[in-house]
Amino acid sequence: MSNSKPLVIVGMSGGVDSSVSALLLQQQGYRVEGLFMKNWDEDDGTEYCTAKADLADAERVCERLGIKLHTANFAAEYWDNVFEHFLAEYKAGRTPNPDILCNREIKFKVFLEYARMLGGELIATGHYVRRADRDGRTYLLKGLDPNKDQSYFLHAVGEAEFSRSLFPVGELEKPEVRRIAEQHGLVTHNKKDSTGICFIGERRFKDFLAQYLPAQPGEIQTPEGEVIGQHSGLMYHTIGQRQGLGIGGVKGASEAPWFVIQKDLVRNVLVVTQGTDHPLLYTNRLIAQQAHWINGQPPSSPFNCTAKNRYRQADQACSVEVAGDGRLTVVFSEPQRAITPGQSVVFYQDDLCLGGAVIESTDNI
RNA sequence: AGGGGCGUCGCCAAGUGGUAAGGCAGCGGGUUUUGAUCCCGCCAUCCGUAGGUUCGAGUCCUUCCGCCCCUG
Repeated sequence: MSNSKPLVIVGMSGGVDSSVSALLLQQQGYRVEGLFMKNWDEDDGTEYCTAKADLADAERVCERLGIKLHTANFAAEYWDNVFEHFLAEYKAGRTPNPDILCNREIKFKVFLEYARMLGGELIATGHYVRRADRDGRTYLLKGLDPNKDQSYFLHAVGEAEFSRSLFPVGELEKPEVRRIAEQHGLVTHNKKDSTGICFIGERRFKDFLAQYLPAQPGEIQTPEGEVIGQHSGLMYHTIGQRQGLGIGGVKGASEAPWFVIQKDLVRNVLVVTQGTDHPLLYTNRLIAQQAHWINGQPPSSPFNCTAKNRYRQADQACSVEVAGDGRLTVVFSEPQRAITPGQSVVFYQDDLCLGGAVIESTDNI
């Protein structure tokens, strides 16, 4: 009977990717149910419930597919395990990537547990990644669509979790996903891709941060110590950033825009330099911590592979050395622009995602 | 007090008689499941002020205001 087929709980966001994921799994013969998560309780009331609209879309898709839609609120877990860390990192002068944590702590932990409670053997999400099973092991591969690959965001999840997860759209290219949605009359087929922090959404980032952290104004200086402006808080800036500095024409200086190269927390000074490709924006070595290897162990150190130090960056050749304390030293073949502490460096061997670590510092050798 | 220089968009800055370049910043949009980067668009009927010369002035003349430098 149909009962012999495994039950998959699909994380339905109300977007086209998870919609098509549910459809594809259904076509593949799985028993499918959806779960809509609300993990952020609006506190400002300004954003008119995009969450409500997303839920409505998820409901319509599930109705169309004839599957059950559950709802859950993991806002408490999100706050404790993702958002507090996010704030602490900003307070410490770093630039965190909350979505990487969200995947590890919420989607592939709390959601996975909840799905099991619902009787689901497996979960599925609309991520553009592929799962490969070989010799009893489960591996994470990049999504087939090089333009949409989201393995960067999933590198901190473990093999055990992936072995219970399915990623149907990872085998497809985005245009195909939309085509399938349209063919099957799913209302989400032409819905714009969502951006911004997952579950929180697009915000005026500076205003958003200001709601949670106190700002300390200070000086903006050149590497030589010349004061050329004022900042309203170091947390509003990140390495390599151009926008928001408010630095106009400087007498005697060139016409090039200015970029952040350093946040000096001790002096509360933002250090900037002029020109997109200023040498001080580039470094070829980084130290990273909290290394996580999807399949348990890294290749024997040192090893060569490729890495991304930010989402959607092209693979960069590098060598990795694993220290006794778990720290990693990564040396890139080419200097990298604006490697940023708090962000993650993620390692690959071709399409295979090995894992990654949180960037702690950078320098040049 | 004399002598010289300068005052053009928030900032830097072209333009020295023919009817306001450009850059930066800012704003808006696009790309993007973080933050960034990147791409596109918008952004001075007006050139410190008041007069004058001229067919025509940001550009020439004069008044005043402001700023800078030098000399005493």
